[in-house]
Amino acid sequence: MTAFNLLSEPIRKYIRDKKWESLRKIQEAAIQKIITTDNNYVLISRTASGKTEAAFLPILSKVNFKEPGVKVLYISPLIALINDQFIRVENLCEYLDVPVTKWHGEAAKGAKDRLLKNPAGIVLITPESLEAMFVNKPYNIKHLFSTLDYIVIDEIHSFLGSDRGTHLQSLLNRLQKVNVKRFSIVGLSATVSDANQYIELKNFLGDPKDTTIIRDNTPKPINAVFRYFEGSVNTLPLPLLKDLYVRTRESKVLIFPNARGRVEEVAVKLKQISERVGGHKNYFSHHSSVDKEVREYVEFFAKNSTLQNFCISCTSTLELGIDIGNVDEVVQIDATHSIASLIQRVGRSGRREGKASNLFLYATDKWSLLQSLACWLLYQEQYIEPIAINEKPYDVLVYQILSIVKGTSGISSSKLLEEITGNSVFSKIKKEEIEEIITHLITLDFLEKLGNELIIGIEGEEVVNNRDFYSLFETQIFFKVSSNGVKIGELPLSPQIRKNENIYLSAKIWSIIDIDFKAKKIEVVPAKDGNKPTFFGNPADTAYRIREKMLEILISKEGYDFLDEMGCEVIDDLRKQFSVFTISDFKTERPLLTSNEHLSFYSFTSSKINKTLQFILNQLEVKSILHDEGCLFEIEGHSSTELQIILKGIDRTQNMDKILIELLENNPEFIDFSKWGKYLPIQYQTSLLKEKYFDFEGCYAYLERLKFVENQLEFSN
DNA sequence: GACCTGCTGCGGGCTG
Repeated sequence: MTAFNLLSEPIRKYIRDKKWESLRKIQEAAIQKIITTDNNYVLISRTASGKTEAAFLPILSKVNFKEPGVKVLYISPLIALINDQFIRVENLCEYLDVPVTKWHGEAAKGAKDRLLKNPAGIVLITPESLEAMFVNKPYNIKHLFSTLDYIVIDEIHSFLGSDRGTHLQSLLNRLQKVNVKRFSIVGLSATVSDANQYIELKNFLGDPKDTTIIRDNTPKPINAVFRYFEGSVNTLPLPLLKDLYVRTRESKVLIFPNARGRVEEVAVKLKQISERVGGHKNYFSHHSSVDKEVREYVEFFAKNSTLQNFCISCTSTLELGIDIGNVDEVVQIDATHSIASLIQRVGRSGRREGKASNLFLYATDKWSLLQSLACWLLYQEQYIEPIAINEKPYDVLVYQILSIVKGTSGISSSKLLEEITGNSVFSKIKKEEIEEIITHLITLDFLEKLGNELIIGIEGEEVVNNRDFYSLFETQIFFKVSSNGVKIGELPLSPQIRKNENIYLSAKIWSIIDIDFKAKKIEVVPAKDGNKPTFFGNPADTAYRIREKMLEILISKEGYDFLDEMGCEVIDDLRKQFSVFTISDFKTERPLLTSNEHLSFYSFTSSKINKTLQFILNQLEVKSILHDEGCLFEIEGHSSTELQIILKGIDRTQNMDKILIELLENNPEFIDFSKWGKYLPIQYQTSLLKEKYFDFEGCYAYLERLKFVENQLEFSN
């Protein structure tokens, strides 16, 4: 039987009305499987290949929506994606008379109330809204979501290996518990590649045996051009901006400059050039600190602009699923920190069937160019960096303990333990450990023992009743920026925030005229000239394989036809510099340059291993300066022989806990990367530190195979 | 230099 014939009549009518000539490959395969079995599936195929329909066509054909209760729950990492998918799914559901409801923080309350009166159909939700319901209205979870047939998880790769993903896994476990029947899960993604990731995906959805991967591997041609313009740290070189302008002025373009400040710089400067030469005016910026309404306008403009060209300078806010219509070109400025991110970004262009994707990459620094090359070549080898799974997510545990206790408004210790040990996310955490953490939460007054029951303690009340409780990630404090009642965006408090300072925001230039520190508000007026805004962020970790590839490129002689002349020169120069080291095995050998008491060690390893190695060396009184982007350790006062003896002598069986506890006692801010980790007993904090910040095992394995290739010649850096 | 993500419940003010 063909896939089309398996579909229910209303769905077939939908397809006929849409005048689709045929089903896409991924749709054919998914329809066959989903309709005939109750397995979990993960559908993998590139952006704009009809994945949403591949999941919903068969699910809508199969599920009996006449039964009471919500039948399908769609979970998305982004509100914008929910709003986008809502229109598509609702359109599809009109043929079936199935209600579709958006349920997130910005969704209309009226629609939610209607759903509560008559639970039915499909609900689109975020993990945080689901969490909020578990905490505040657990009876609504039962009322709405105890008769689920399907859960659809969009952009599932974005949850994989992240804390937010662990949180979602815990919620899926808790949802299954209130369901009498087992529900099936369908995950959607464009960015999963190798077999290792398949295993992690299957684990994510529960018993790996229950999950099958369906994949459409049809490649999409990508035209890539890499250009090099030497730049300074602070501002982009003018020739780059001019080249960028000329290349993009007659296209619909997304530009990814990696940082919010730089996003603003690109948007404002391109707009200025365009104004001078009489080009189009549609230059925008799009990132988390641009006002929501402004962002929505930008998205709307891009979606509906068939004739007009536009240029949106953005961060990863436009990296995921939202369909912003036709984009001709994607521009990346300097290296992405991951291959996964590069794939997502490139996929933003050429969404229409048969159209190629176009990537322009500009590098402003030699190491960034080398990393860009490494990412691009690995992408072509279909490699994506591995997913870091935290097997013992103690911080998520703290969060979920508070959520369960608040949700039940009082629960016995034994029942709480039962809930947690029954949750597969915490299966690697021992019962005694859970008990110890609960006891610690009692000493912190986060929990309180009342007779036989645990309730939220005095200190806990403040945390649990805060609006900030529903998410796993920490957020900074921002000042709201507006001009004459019009909201523009937000800025963090920095030395830059003072009267008469001129800054870029939302692709415009402003002058600060008033700051209200109490209300955290900044009033601005339009200005003619200014500076890019300062934001604070954490450096992203770069994977081991990318760094190794960088060295591989340096010792190879391969030429790259997509790289411009300047870029080729830069790579040639780097190769020349490193040719003084006779490296034949890029997997084990690393350059070490010695001159007197100054050592330059090029580690070519992951950011985490770099941080770990620096920490270990520091413990051994070997002070070093680490430049992660160039993988360079600069070490003074030690000869290479000494260094090698020290590295050999590192006790790899040594228990780091004592040292890490000391580190945390002296610098408690080290745990700040984990919002809930702060409330753990200190030995559990060290566990998180080892798992997420450092990589001791990786570092020891790296040192084990490390062979220095030394040179003492004059070496210009 | 160096990303991103989401958010309850209540009450006040306004509109129809």
